[in-house]
Amino acid sequence: MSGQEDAPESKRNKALAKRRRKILEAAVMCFLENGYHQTGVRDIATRAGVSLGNLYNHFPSKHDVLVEIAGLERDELAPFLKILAKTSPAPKVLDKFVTAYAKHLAAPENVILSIEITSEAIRKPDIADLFLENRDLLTSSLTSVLSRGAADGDLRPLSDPSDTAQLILELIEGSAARSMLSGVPMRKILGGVRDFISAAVLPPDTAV
Amino acid sequence: MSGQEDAPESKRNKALAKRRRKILEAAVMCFLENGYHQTGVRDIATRAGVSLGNLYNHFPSKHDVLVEIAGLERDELAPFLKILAKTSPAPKVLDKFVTAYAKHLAAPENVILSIEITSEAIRKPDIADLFLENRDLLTSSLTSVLSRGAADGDLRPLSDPSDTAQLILELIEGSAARSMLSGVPMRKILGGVRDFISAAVLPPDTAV
DNA sequence: ATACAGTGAACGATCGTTCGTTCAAGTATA
DNA sequence: TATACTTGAACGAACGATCGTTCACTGTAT
Repeated sequence: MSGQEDAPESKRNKALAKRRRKILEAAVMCFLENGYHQTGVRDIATRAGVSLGNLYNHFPSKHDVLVEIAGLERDELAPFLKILAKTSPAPKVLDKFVTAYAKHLAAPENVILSIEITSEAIRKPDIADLFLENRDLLTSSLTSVLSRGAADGDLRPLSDPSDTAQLILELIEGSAARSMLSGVPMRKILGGVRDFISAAVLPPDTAV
Repeated sequence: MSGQEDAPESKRNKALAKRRRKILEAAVMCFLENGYHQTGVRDIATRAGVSLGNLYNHFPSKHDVLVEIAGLERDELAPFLKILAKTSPAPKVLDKFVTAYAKHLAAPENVILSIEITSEAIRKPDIADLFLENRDLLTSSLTSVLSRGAADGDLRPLSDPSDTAQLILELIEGSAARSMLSGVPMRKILGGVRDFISAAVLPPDTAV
């Protein structure tokens, strides 16, 4: 799906791919600094060291630049999927994941880009699809962990592990957003998040 | 703070206030439909049945229109603060609040406006302040309920009730956003949210 | 008569996109 | 290997539309 055709390893196409990446990087920087709608195509082109017209040789429209960026977000999730794939006891995996994902979102740029994409997704179905698709990668992996934990008796029996997975993600992401807006560092919030999640999913008789 | 000076009850000022309200209403509609940055000042003026120039007699800039709207959000919270002020057992109050707040956010317009304001708050400190100020109304009330519940033994002892309050709000708001983006109605999500929160804050020995 | 709500043309800037052109790399022909 | 031909990346001026804001003006209630 993301594998773009064949890639003839010519000197030309190599440079071409490099340009493309440069443009995308520049776009991300611009969107982070000024927001998607406040960023002009010229801003992106200038920052990428590329002419305005050339940018349109690489991307059919500004919208498509954002679509590509939203799609790229998928790659960022790999480390977390890896954690969730571990076979250690579910509570341990869960806690490792929560910590790692929260630390990832402690970087403002990751939160800002998320908000920027989310707010564009409201009115652009193709962006919403990508957003939900990426999110599904996390939820389905997390759901597996929760189900396994419940089966092993390591976690509270959950009426709908998939719903619970969603809620856990929302907790982390919401906390990250609040951390950024309020200026309270994620490090100060993380403990509370972990406790809250533990309390919610660990079996009732677990020592606190 | 929001109480604007004195209000001489003349026929003129009456009509004036009405115009202002009309403009704000129109702005809200526009922001909901097209987003803040995709909305032109002309769109607002036209929709409000007001001339472009006149809009600037009422508001010094487009930005200030959003500021006023963000401030107005405060009033929407009154019903929920009222619920949280009740003296019934904390778990009962909490559940009533969660349900009511979730139902409120089941209406897409409430979620969209929230996202729109949040994403503008990233780069506009005065909007961020208003946002956090409004949110503090909810968190502090909710914190009281949680503290009381913990003191009465109705709720699990919480190391930081204020943090927990934040997390509960984030759960509800995050769920609402997901509901809107994914198309899954809030009604299908609410049960899971209530269960999750209950598990997280009720004493460990409580029957499920 | 005075103050000011109300008006819409006009301003300069910027928007996303298109255009004709240039020129270097890739391919075919010799 | 040297040559002509083809392709499309790269460029920046230009397009029409729209942006937020200002301003000189009109109408009207006090």
